[in-house]
Amino acid sequence: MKPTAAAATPQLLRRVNAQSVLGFIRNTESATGTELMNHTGLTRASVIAVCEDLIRRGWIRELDARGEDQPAGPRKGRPARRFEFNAKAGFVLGIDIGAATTTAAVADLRGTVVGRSSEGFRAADIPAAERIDVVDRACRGALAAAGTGPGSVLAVGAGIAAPVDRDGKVLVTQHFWSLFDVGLRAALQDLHGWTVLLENDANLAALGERWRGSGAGVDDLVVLLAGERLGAGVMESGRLLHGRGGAAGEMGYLDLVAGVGSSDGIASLARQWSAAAGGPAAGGPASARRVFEDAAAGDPAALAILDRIADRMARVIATVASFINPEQVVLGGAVADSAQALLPGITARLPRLTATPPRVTVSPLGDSIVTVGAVRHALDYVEANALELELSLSAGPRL
Amino acid sequence: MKPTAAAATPQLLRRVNAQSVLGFIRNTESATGTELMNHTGLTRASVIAVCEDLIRRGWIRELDARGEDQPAGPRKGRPARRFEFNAKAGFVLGIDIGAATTTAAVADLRGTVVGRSSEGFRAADIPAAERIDVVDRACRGALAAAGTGPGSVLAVGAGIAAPVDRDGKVLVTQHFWSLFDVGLRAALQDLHGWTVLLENDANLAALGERWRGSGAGVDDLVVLLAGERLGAGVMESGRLLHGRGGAAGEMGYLDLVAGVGSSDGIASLARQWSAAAGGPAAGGPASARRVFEDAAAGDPAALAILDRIADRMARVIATVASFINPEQVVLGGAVADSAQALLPGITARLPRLTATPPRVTVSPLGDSIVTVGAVRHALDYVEANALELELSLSAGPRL
DNA sequence: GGCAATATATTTAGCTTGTATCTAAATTAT
DNA sequence: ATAATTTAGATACAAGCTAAATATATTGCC
Repeated sequence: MKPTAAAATPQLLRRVNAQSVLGFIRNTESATGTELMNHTGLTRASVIAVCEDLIRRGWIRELDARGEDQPAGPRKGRPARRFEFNAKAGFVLGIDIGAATTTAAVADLRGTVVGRSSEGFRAADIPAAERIDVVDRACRGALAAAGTGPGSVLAVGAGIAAPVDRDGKVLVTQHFWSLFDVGLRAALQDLHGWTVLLENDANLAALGERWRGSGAGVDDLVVLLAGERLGAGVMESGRLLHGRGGAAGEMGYLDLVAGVGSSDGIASLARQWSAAAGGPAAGGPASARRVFEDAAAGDPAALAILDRIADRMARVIATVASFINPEQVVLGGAVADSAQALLPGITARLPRLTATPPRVTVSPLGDSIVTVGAVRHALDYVEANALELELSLSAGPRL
Repeated sequence: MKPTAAAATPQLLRRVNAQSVLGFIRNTESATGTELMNHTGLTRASVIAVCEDLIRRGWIRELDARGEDQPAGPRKGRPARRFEFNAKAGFVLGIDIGAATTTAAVADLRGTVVGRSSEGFRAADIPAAERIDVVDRACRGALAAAGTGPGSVLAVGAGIAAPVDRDGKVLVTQHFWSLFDVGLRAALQDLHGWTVLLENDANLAALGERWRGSGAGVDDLVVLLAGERLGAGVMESGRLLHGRGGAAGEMGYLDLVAGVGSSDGIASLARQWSAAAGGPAAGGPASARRVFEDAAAGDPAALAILDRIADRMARVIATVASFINPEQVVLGGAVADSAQALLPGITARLPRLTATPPRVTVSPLGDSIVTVGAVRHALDYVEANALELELSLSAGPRL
């Protein structure tokens, strides 16, 4: 009979307190023992013990006494030991795997992106092995640009345009993705020993937007990712919603429900919009910005198109507002550039459609929205498991 | 500068382990020290220490050695001390506050309902003080029926038909509820010293359904509560969704979005259905079961009505399936009796409307669905805060 | 330059809680 | 009766925290 719960031993205290110290020091430039005492509620003795533990494990470093740029602090008294988070103790990879291209970003443990690389797929229906190879090439390129190597990667976040459940398993549906993506996870694990965290791209967009986009600090946030398709990433109370099979926010069928006919529904809206904005789906850049330029110039036909799109978007947002009641909805993805023109039309319609209209904004992250979120996802994993992860210590970045 | 986090002290270990022991013993008839060791992973010494702690605090009791009905266990060896959860160490109240009536249920700490009482409101627009008085009378009645008194109440869960946010605050909207409900919380707190946990009634229905209804063990669950109005309680990953202002699942406006016209929309659907089923809203029992009886008899007009209702419900469920992807949707509330007739029509339509059709069931809890959920809500609070709560120890139930 | 004031570092003692291990007790089976 | 078995209880010890006393390094003033 195996225990259902692990016993709490004194070591747990150290883990909890170390996480507390590490969590604080990660978000500050550097900290003295006294500062850590004040913020964690621990006594000095415990703080020092924890710090020495963290130094031994490589997560923080002690600065030379009285270095150069010490912040003000008290001028009198024995000088304090200063500790700083070792942001270069390892790196994370954030990957955006699209239909046509894939982008990998390398970030240090504070989330600063230090390398980036993109690769295109030869065709849409290439075999799984080739697709994995292209993704791997993008990863290696990004690592090289960062001046480090595969050995320094502590976790990998990867976004795909398919439902992914809480355990990182891809929902098997009509998407051809399903077949090759489970392969990706295992492949990168086998190739480099990486821990790969698969997620839905819209979900990662939500993480990214809350971290470094226009949803900073918003706990109840929905990101509508409109690009190759329309998907929603939903955060409630600061947590991502997955649902049973990870299909929360999958609105492919929604036009049958919310629209008056499928030709005017949500799925086609994404295509229309993408085409109008010059996205990769259809239409091409020919019909591209002209709609928006014409609309800006006052052309009635172009304005009518924008109006219809705004109406559809407002209905989608109102529906999500009814079920989720988010504080804010962010429009992101390939069409974010053109979304600004839609905002007035959308916000004007919302009060008539829902009792709880959310704030609507446009993502400032551009087409890096998914990679930023993927980096955040990987960092979340690293931060949650910091004390279980082994840092291969070395001077400087490893190759 | 106040600490942002509390330091983890050795006492935390005891709290964690005591919760572990208490959590196990609560869900079993009685347990020996050895059984507790096996399930918690603690050593015997720790288990005994924890148990004696819990006995001192009143949460568990030691049974007389070798009582009557000891379960099998090992036949040889020194007889084991047996501990049991003290289910009568206190009680919780679960209240359903409707528009016309209010019902209070008293349950022991295992959730067994031991008292119940209902009171009707004189009119819909009575002043707040009177409404509070009626609720209080229902509570006293239920406590009397349970053979106990206000002093034994450890927590109160109360469900109302208005948005309630995560902190138990009522969203101020058009509902007249808002005014009086904040009053209710403070009033019961002042009158009896009770901790009152306000929640949306549909949310409580979801808690109840997952606990003792048809959603047992389902982590991603939506309950559609159709009675005086139509509301949804949404659970994702075992947690209730509130959204920014607690308005998650509020579908009052949804007909503007999902319907082709408001007269055929969701809000009117609730009225139609309620009327057809003989609910309190309109129509009365005259037009009541006849629709369902006629439909069962094959009457085309009645069948058409059912069909239209099923179509609407299927669209609502499909929409929620797109955004939340629940494993199961439960139909509950006053119309649950008649919902069985709609199931085939709903489930038949779902696959065309969503890629992730949930299982659809009808609640077996009848009109106690909200009180059951309210009891569960109160128990959740008590269980989470058990070691912080003071039990006024006494022999037998207190008055 | 010496000295007080100040802030931090370090040490020591003690408390809580846990594990591990050994011995005692109570019951059943032989 | 005796052996086997199972649990209870006691002892020793380790991890981690607090609290209090002591030591150290720096600033500022005389």
